[in-house]
Amino acid sequence: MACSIARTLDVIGEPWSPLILRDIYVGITRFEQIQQELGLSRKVLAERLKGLVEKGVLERREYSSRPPRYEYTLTPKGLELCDLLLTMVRWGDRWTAGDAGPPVLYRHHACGEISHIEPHCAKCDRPMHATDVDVLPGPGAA
Amino acid sequence: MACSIARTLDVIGEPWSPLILRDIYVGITRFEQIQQELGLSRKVLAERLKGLVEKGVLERREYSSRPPRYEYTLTPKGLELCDLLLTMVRWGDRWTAGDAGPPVLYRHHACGEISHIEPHCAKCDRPMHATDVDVLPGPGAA
DNA sequence: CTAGTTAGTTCCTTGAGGGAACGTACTGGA
DNA sequence: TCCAGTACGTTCCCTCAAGGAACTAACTAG
Repeated sequence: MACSIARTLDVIGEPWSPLILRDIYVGITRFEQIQQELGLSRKVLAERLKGLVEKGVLERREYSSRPPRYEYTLTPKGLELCDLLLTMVRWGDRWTAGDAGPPVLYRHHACGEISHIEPHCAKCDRPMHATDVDVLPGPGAA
Repeated sequence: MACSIARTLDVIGEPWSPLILRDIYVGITRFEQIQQELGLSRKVLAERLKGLVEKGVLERREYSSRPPRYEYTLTPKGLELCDLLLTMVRWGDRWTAGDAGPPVLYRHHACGEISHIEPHCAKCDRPMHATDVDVLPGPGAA
């Protein structure tokens, strides 16, 4: 489909994939750890990890040769997907967190403050929300 | 799960949901139109629309009383989800568009330029990527 | 009163996910 | 030497959800 949303969903649209990415982002990088933390079936986890490696967002790295043991790390392509995860966090915090407040906080290195993501325009640096744009056909249209 | 990513996925994590939202965002608001544009089964579309209305991101609005006809529109909660869609677009354009270029362009009202979303810090306004933050437990942690 | 439009619902089949057990390749201790 | 433990999967069976096609409902226009 000539739609960048659909193409992005081809990579992380399958069930569990975003949560697997989140785990690896926060340092839970091994098969057993991820399986226990998320509680998904080993079969599906194996399928997802394989798929995410094939799609270039994860790397399978041997951290012990005897016995052979592997961990999964984010590629640059995968790290940029984590920006998407932070955007999901922002929406979830705003609309689903309830009185208890957000379960996880994020401190921005540059200013040291607990903060969250706001979408800005790459050209003029001002806020840019879905209501602030016109949608036009591009060169890669069908 | 005490995770805003999981909670966001409860809302738009099911197959087709983000694409349905996209269609409604760009003005494809009726059952028949969406079904034809996406090519999903009528059954699943009916289920998704009902679910998205229950979760408060869509509104079912009667636009003709005899015969009774309905269209779907975004609530404020749903409109903010479209920021997430634009973030998905950004990643898809960058990593999956190929030589043809992006299939859709977005013009920012404020500056009139074709642009895209960059995540910035809500506190200091500087760029804020997944690599630029520390992850800490928050008040709503398990 | 017949055909067409819009918004679904129903029924059947197929495919994907869950759970539990098994396989493999080692290490370390009794 | 042999047995338990650890890490990373694979295999098998069963259930549930998605797809496709046909059907229903409630009208309108000719």
